[in-house]
Amino acid sequence: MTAAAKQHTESTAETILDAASELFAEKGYEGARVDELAKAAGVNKATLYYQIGDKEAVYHAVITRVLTRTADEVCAAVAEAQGYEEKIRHYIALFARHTGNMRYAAPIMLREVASGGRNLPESAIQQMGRMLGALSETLSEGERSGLFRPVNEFMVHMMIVGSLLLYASNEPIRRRNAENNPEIYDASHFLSTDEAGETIADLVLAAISNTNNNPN
Amino acid sequence: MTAAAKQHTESTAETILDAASELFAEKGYEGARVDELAKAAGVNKATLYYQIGDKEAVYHAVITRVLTRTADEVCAAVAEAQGYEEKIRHYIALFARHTGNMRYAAPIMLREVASGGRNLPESAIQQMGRMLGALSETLSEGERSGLFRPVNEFMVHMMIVGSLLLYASNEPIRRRNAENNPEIYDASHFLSTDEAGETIADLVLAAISNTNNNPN
DNA sequence: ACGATTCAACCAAACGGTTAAACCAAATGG
DNA sequence: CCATTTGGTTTAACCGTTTGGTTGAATCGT
Repeated sequence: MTAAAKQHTESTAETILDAASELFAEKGYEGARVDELAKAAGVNKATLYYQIGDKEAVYHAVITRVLTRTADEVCAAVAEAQGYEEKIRHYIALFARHTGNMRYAAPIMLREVASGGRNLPESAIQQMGRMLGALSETLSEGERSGLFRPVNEFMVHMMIVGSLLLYASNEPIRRRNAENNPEIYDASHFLSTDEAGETIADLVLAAISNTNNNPN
Repeated sequence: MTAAAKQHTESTAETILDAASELFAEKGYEGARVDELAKAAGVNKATLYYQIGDKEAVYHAVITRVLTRTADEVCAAVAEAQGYEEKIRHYIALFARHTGNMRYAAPIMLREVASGGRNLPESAIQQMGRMLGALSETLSEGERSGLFRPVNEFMVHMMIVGSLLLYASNEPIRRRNAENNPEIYDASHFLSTDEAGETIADLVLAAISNTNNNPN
């Protein structure tokens, strides 16, 4: 679907946000030029200002949208799942799929964290809180049921989110490394989005499971 | 120690790199201005060009230095430690301490990953490879000895590095969240650098340990 | 025809980079 | 013992380009 064709099914504003998401992911806020944003969206610069606003407004819209979408999908998946282990698996699987398939999501989040959340509107922080809350609740209830052992829930969150964001954003570096050093090329470095999610889920569940399966 | 006082014990070039590390961590490559770099180092802009080179050269020097230092310390700690579990603990502890205490390290690494390693010189990638190699070796040998179970070693690396980089860079957002929502303030979100390392080490070891402690 | 939208051209400010002159401690030499 | 030179280093002022943002006219859909 070309940018021009998109305009027939998508509002101009959304076309702009789609293009902006990719550009901000690739170059960051300061690295992306407003002229580039307009060109990537197939739109005149003044149109961008008319439709959305200045560069910062575009960025805020992009980051709020990506965080809301991610939190929505992850929280919905957790709510649907039956059983605490299944909820954890779904949490991880959806986060992995979302950050892995929408390729701009992970770099944008990583950059935002790196900058101390300087451009994060409060609404975006609340979305992150929603995800953390869903995980914490599952961990707490699973612990109460004897399935999980007591753990620092925030740190478990860091493990899940950190590993998946890093893995998703990592890909160009892994590729480059494999090309430059084909002799140490390792297929285990190139899992698909879903495989990566499953692998992390296995590790996380092993980390939090109560090894004493018959609590007295 | 003021920037002026530093110049008596440190070369001008190193003073510049110290200031540049913090500024690049805070604002990223494109976000940091050459005028700011010079001002932060307490040095004239032309001095910066004379001592190191253009903006890109400063950045390359910064990133190579931080990655080399990190890899050196982490690999040395692993080499010194006795036993596979101890090696894993040291690996994580040193990485946590390094990224947590040198506060610019984590944001710089995260940003570089987010940008696909576009500015990573080959030498910097090799430093990352050194760390991954040290971990992989420990995991493989620990598995052969029956202490660890078979795991995707690269993904374990992602978990360790991802969680600690995220946690270290996260701090401003956590702070802000705690201030805006004091009612849900949670002390478990504010572990010290060393505590964070220990917590992650416990989780990782639980994840990779062979639960069948008496292999037949 | 009319408001909504898009456009090319434009602008001031900010930016990365350069330059010629000034500075300063250590060597030189009378 | 002091004046002068020398080489590395620092400086303020400057330059051409790029940047985010604006504007009035043209175009489009209805």
